[in-house]
Amino acid sequence: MVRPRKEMIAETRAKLIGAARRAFGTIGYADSSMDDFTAEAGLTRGALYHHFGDKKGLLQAVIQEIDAEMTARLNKVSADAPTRWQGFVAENVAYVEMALEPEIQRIMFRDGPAVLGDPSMWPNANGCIAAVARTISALKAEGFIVDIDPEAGARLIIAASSGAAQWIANSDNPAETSKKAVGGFRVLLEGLRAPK
Amino acid sequence: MVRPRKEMIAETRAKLIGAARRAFGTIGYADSSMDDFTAEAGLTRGALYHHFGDKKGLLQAVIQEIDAEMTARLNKVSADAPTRWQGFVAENVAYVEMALEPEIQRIMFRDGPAVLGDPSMWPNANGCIAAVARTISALKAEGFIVDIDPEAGARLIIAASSGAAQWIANSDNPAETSKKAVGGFRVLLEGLRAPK
DNA sequence: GGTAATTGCATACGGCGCGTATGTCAATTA
DNA sequence: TAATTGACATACGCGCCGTATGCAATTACC
Repeated sequence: MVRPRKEMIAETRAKLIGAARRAFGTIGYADSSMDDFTAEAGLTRGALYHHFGDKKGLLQAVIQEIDAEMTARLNKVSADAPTRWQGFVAENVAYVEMALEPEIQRIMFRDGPAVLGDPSMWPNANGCIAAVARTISALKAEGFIVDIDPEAGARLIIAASSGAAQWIANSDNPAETSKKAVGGFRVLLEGLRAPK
Repeated sequence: MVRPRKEMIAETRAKLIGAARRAFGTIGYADSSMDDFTAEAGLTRGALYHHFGDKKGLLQAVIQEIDAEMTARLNKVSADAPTRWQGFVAENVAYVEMALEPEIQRIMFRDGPAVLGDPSMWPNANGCIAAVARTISALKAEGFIVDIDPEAGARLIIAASSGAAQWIANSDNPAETSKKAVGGFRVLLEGLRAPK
């Protein structure tokens, strides 16, 4: 048997990532004790340092996992829509909704950038931007929207989306704020439609 | 004499804020040792805890100071422009430029949100959003732009601005990226102009 | 198939940074 | 001038992190 060995290792990595993800997503990166959440996974810091180098490395692994999930969700939303424009709008709304989930908000929008720097520079963790950029590119080719650089458009819109999400999430009246934010967001997107 | 006493205290506070601002803006909040930068100011951690409660409190004070400076700059830019629309665009460009300054970027956009939470919730540190919202409100009243909630618009635009700035700042080809980002940003803003 | 090298992970150790409790001296107040 | 307040320093303990080391199980090699 050569498998069990590899499997045990993969399982160890998965357990560490899982435990860290839970800790980072709830109490936050800075307040998560490596001793605590490794113990929770039935391991010690030794395993962590062996596999991920340091706490940051583990955060990177967690982020990569979450980003992959987010990208898959965005692609599905976009693909399921009847028209491309509707897919575009739905994709952005979905992004805002994801940014409202506490785990994503905390790890991807607060602690991640603070610890690892700008998300633009994260390796293998920009699936979301790429997904939106692709949609914009297609829309532009089909003449549905005005002339705009796809990556620039994607980044600006995603930044606005996450800003909206942050605003909603921290509001003391989420329902009211959500209406304002989404309304404003739609106006912003409408402004990108090509004049008939 | 009752003054010297008060002056000494104010000077102590200013020295602490200044030293912390330098440290936070360069090596970052997490890596700034309280012992180090208080010593640099000729003081100890005792003074820091006395005046600001803890490290977070000092960060708040630093942020408040920076935000006031930023707000003043934005108001001036907006007021100096020949027309309101030009003032609006200039204001946003100025915001992007400010977000490119390393100290502002680090403290206001990275460490600040990570340590204190969403900027929306910061007390007395949202002058920038208010400034942009005021401009939008005036533009709307004069019929220059489409119907959009001023605060929502301000937040979305500011989020997009800072996203653009982050993108530029971390690019390995800032000149090229800047052209793309500003170009895209102008397209976004043009979309908000009221149809003739 | 037995020995050597590698690998996965735990344990042990040292240091740094933080928060609190306590001390001290000058300035205010009466 | 005596009492009190307030500004700031000093002292102490603890938790967390990174590294060095140890050990057992697996793999590689002849």
